[in-house]
Amino acid sequence: MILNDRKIKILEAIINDYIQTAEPIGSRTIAKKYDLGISSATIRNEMSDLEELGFIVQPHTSAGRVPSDKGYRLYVDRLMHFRELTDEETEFLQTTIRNNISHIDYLMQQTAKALALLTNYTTVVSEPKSEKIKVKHVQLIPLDEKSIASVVVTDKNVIKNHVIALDSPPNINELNNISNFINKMLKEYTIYEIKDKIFGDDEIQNFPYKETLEKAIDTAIKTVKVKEDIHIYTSGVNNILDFPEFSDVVKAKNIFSALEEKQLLSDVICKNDGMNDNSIKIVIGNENYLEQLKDCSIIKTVYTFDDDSYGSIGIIGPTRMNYSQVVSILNGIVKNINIVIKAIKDG
Amino acid sequence: MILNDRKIKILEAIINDYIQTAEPIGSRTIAKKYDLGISSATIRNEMSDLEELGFIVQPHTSAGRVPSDKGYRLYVDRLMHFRELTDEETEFLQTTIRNNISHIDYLMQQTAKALALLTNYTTVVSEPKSEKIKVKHVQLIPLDEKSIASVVVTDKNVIKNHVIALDSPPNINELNNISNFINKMLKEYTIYEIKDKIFGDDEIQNFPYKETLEKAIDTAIKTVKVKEDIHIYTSGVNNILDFPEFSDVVKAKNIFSALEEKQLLSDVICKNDGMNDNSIKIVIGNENYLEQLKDCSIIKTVYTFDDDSYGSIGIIGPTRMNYSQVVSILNGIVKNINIVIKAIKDG
DNA sequence: TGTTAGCACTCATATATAATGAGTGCTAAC
DNA sequence: GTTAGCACTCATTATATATGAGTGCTAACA
Repeated sequence: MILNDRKIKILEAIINDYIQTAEPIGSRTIAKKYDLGISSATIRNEMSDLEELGFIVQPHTSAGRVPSDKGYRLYVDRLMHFRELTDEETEFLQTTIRNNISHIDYLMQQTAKALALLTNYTTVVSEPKSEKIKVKHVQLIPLDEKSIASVVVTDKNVIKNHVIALDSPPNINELNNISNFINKMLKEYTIYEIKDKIFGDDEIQNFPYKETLEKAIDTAIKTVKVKEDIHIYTSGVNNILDFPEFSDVVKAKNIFSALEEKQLLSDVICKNDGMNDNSIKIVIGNENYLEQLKDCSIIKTVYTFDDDSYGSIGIIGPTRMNYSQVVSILNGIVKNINIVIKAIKDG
Repeated sequence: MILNDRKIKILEAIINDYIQTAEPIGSRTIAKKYDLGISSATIRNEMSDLEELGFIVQPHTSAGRVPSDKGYRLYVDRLMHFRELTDEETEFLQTTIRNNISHIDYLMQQTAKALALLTNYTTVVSEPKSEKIKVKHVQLIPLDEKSIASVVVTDKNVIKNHVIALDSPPNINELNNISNFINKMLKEYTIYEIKDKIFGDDEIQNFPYKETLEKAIDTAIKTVKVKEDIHIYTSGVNNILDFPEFSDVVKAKNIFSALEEKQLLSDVICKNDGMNDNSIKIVIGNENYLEQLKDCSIIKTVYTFDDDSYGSIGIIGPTRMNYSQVVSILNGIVKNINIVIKAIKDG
């Protein structure tokens, strides 16, 4: 059986309708609402074929049809079309990015918030990471008799604090000296090289503040080691409750529990299912490897924050989510991050 | 009509039963389950009185009785008794506190998590604040051509980062000098005094890096100014969905939306409704000033983290929550925070 | 006078039955 | 190949009836 043009038009109508109404659609509804120039009986025959082909399913005998995961797959791969963002949307995104670009934590949080607001779905944003990320600056700060703080700045201007417990910490001047020492070496070597140089097998030197120095370097390494630390921001989680498909608390709780696990969530969003740079990947329903998300779809993309650092953005909704809308917006945010960053670089 | 001992016993039985079952309780059930030595008919008469007094209500004519907010109020004020924590619970709490005591952010987060785990209710913890909180250390760190970072440490060892935008930031040595300058003054003066001294009306001096200095001081002030920055941690929010009273998504969403608003939540938890130090305050159902929480009760307390800094812990559940259990655990955590801190002080 | 057995009454919930109608599949005619 | 027509299906809704948990009241009892 061939999937001719008319069948595709009908499938498209069913999907578009279902995305809006969340109700099974019958042949008569399509005949009336969409001007396809054929009668309901003909549509019925075509729908019967579409069902046989697996693109739509019938919840029960006397009900209309609902798109299957396979149907959505066809739709997102071949049928949906995107739109440019409106001026308001672009303005909104650019302002969000520009206002927060210097502080990565806020940027992630605000971006997640902005996307949740624009799409009305749940948004997950992961912090930009890079294999090549470097430590730019380490500063040790006195805290009390048993601990000091280490502030680590990366070349992406990510700032992280760590508390280091020490039996008898160096005083402030000594801490400054150690910091300076590390920072000077950082001009020439990577943090890994520094550790090797100082604590390598060859030559175990006898530094005055060996313990402090080593722990300081370790905190720095911890900061730049990808996957060491999960930083992920969610927004609009409660939007889930707005969809009738999740009006059953048990189903909602299922999804919430997945969204609560930062590690799982990070895997889900960041897992590069063959994403090229800035391309958009869509995972539909049962394609999700997480059982709890099998009634959800995820639309995700990688954004490049810097030449060699990238993070992920994922938008999660019911399988009947508005794919074209979300893809358009995701494209918009990725593009605008680039625009803002370029503008800053160019002064 | 007098609230005699027997009436109170019956009320107590009703409340205890309802906390467990969430089902209206009838006179026969009480007669069978609780050995009060009186028949269901007598209980019926007493229950009729209790209803007239407003301590219990009937959802409909042929249903059993359910405690009213007034009933719970009597219960928590006069009837419930507490227990000591088990050794396991104490161990669990102490370990949580001890492992995180040096890093305030983690401590809050882990405390919230531990309490949610122990109680199965939603837990909210606010960061310890103090009117007398002082800036102990300020460190400026270079970021890029347009910004520097300011790391502020308070005398409670709270560490906060801020990004400062500057047209042409000083170099690293100059930043160190400015930092040292501030830190030296901090030994003698408060951050407010420093600001006054340098930027007061009397004498507008001409510092080489006036803008940087002023902005650095402002970030420090922002860090210690109570209410400037809301830091509040929640855990176990999804536990809400486990209670049959919130199995209606609309009700659940209502509560979630309140829990989402950090500002509101902070007000709810920190609002000192006549709390003395370390005493426990219970807000029942309609006593909540937030409309969205009128089906919930909040049990909250103030914990002293240091002599003059204190934060709040709140536990939120349905009005039929297990008050005595939660109060016992809250007492336990407050006590154990004190124990751990004392142990550290005493070396 | 307080307690209790007994009984009529209430009303949410459960069960059974029928009515409705949205939607289908099939057939026969165009 | 298309479509009007029709019998059939079945979730949903409406209606009626039964069930039973629980009450309030009364009258008898200790």
